[in-house]
Amino acid sequence: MTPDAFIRTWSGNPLSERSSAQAHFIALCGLLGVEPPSPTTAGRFEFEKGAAKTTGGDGWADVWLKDAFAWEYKKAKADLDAAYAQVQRYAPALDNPPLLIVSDTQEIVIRTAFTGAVQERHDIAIEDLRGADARDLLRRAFQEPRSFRPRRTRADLTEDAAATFADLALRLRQAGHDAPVVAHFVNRLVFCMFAEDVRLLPEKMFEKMVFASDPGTFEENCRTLFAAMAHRGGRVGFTPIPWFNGGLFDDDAALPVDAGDIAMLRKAAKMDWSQIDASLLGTLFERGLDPGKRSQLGAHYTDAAKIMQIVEPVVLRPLKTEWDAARATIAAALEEERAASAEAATTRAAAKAGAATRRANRAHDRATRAHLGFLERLRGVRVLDPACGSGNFLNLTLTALKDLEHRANLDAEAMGLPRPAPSVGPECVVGIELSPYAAELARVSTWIAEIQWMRRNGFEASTDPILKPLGTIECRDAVLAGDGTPAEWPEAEFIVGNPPFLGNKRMIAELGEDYAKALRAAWPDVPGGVDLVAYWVASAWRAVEAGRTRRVGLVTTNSIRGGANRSVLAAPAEAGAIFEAWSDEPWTVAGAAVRVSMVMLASPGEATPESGAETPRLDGREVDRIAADLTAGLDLTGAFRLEENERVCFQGVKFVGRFDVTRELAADWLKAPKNPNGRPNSDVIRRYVTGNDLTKQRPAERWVIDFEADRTADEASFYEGPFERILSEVKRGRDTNSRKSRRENWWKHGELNRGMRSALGDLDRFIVTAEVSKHRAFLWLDHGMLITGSIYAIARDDDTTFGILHSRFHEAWSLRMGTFLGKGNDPRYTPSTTFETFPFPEGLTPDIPAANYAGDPRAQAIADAAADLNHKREAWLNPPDLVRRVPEVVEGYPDRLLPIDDTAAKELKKRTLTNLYNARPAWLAGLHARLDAAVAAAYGWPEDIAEDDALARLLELNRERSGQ
DNA sequence: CATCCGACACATC
DNA sequence: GATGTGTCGGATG
Repeated sequence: MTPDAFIRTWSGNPLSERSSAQAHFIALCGLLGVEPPSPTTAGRFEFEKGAAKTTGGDGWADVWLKDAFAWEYKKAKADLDAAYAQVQRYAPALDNPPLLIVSDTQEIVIRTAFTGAVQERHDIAIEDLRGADARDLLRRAFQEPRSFRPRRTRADLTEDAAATFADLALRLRQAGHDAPVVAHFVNRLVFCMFAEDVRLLPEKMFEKMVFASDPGTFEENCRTLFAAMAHRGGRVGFTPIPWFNGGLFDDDAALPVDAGDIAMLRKAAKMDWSQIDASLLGTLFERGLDPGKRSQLGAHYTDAAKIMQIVEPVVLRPLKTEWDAARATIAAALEEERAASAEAATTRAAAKAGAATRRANRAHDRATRAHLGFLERLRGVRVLDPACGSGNFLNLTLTALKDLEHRANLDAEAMGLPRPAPSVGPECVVGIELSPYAAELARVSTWIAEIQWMRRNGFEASTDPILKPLGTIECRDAVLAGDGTPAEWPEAEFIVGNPPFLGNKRMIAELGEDYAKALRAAWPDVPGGVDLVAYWVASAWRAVEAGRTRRVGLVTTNSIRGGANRSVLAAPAEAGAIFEAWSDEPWTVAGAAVRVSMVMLASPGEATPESGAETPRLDGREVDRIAADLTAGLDLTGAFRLEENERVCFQGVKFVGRFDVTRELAADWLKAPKNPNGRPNSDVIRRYVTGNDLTKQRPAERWVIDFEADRTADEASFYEGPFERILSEVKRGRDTNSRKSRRENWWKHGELNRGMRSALGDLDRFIVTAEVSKHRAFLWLDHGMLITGSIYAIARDDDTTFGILHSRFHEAWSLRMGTFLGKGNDPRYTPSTTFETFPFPEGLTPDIPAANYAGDPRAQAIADAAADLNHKREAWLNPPDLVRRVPEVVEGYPDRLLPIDDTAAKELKKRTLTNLYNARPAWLAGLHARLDAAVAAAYGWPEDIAEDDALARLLELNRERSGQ
């Protein structure tokens, strides 16, 4: 068929009956050269999709092509909007096709419906089909529907909109208005823009007002509009204005603006606010509006995927299970109704027929009750986000609940029950938020999410009033009440959210000492050393234990798995209540250097004999049980510190002030004449190393002034150069230090490390490892070398201990027992949990002098392998042909290792321990394999023992030795 | 007094 | 600006 023929046939020939719609579609397929639906395409490409739904009337769509479009015909152009609403409503039953198409044959309107993308509309008039462009466009709808995906995402749109308004807010504040007033005003403007773009405000009223205003009239015009919105029956001129409420328009306050502000508003008013992403908008605005948060642009909103990773298992999964049960009840009841009706129709005896009819009616009632009962239950659901911010979790939860209700209604309709209007609304989501800006944004964005959902699914948003007050989003502290007790949370079946992370050591600085103290006092069961987020976990668990809450899902820092933080997960883990967890997820928001865990708790009473307990899932895999450190399988959280390992591993010194000096200055002091007390400066000048020097970079030559623990200020003052330096560089800072001993002992290092200094004593060498390091490596340092707090020293000089520590067994143990830091999630060595709990092989423990086991062949084998490893590794780090040894300017200090020339320097720069272990060349692997074998033999294990097996045996040894 | 941690901090590409 | 990888000192027990 030619385009001309097609147009001749159909032009001015609107549909007379349903069958001619199919004729039109088949003819169109012919024009486009695509196959029309046929019996062979059933299940993929069909006419009258969903016609089986038994309420009569239309099917879900007149034509449906899976994963491409839903297509609805209407006889008259005027009905096309109704047709669109219909395909929107049934989209979930049609697998959410990306294109929604409506037509009256004279016109074809294609609307895109891609998740997360802005919506686009393509109108094709019948005459357009003469042109190849229109035909290509339509053909693409069949063949490449994905190509319609708009480039611009709703996130892009929202960021633009939010950026414009953040600028406006900043300008208004710079003009001298208070931040809360600005926030309230700007929120109103935002809602006006949204409202007019979804036609809740008539006739582009706000945009017209902005374009008609100048700095002299804008404020007054705003007041007029706001006042009209605040009451039922309000008007602007002759135009009636719908009633907005919700606290946002409770008065007519507006702010004066200047010409620049108006230019900005005009730009913003032209954007399509109907499609902004409500959950993002809140966060982006919060940054712009809250003066305290402007500095942390790039802050932490939880992305939608992460939120659903929590909302799905915590809220939706149990509710879907309930709906499945209700649906089964409905299906059975309706089956019974059909059987009884059939019986009534075929039974002659009036009494019997009457009984059958009554049975049919009762069965129908049962089905209806199951359906409506579920809906009522859904309306009664309360989901609490006790740190809701601007409402990301609440928005997405509300949308998901509405999706579930809609899905249930479509299911019920397909089974033959009437489909009620959606009734789940914003009152189902409950929030607590400390920041007034954020709380108001949460309320506004929740309403926007509600209205958008209704529109997207083909329903009218409720009006009169358009907004209802959302007292369910409270502005207050969620963990500490005014009377110094833990804050109470509203009753909620489900709790979700992303509470604030604030490290324990930063709480006083950020929240004030009084608050931090009061918070800790309010939670006596929570140890003082926890992150702020831990109080939300503790509070949520209290709600579960009290039977007030069924399920909880929270985002926390991944530090929740270790240290003091872990204690808040101990009780839930003990009760077997952690039903799902993601132990260590990257954080997708740029700029936030953190990794997170997601922890989901279920009331232990939730498992019923019928439903059984849900199999726990850790990191997406089914496991038997999840421990407090968010691991499954072997639970190492119960390992104890071993007495035999105590007083061996020490953290290095912390200077607290500029005690370090350049090599040049140190050399000058060392070469200087003896001091008035007859002593050389070498008494108080030392070399030191930091973690970087061990692993990441070539060791720098670092020098530090060290008056040690026992020199008085008077005694120290005789070391003239160094003492003057401390006076000028350190004292001032120390005078204001919060700790008395640091103020008073300003010439001494912040920590005196008496324990370490005495343990190292006169050992010729000692073992060190970097606190945080990608690879758990151990090295030797010479006597006299000072280490900083980013290094741990092990006060042993024997190769056997070195070898045991450097074996894969101690490495595996330290990875499980230690904690992690940062985006790269590098492991951190924590002596009390990684070293002191580690059971050395019998007879080779750190409380035994090495000399005592020198004759033990097990010790000897380890020592040989360890010495060999160290020797060859040193030779790689400092090849003799690239490095020359130069004596220090005075005696008593280690030789300097200098590159022989520039080429050597360049090569040496690459020779760092981290680079070596990143590459892990064969020779190194071989040396480690030999060492591992010797250590395995010392434990009496097979050489190729699996890591899990070895860890289990280490745990067993730990239990024996600690007497547990 | 000693250990632990950082909605990190900073050097480097 | 993304990437890689470990500082430093306050705060708690």
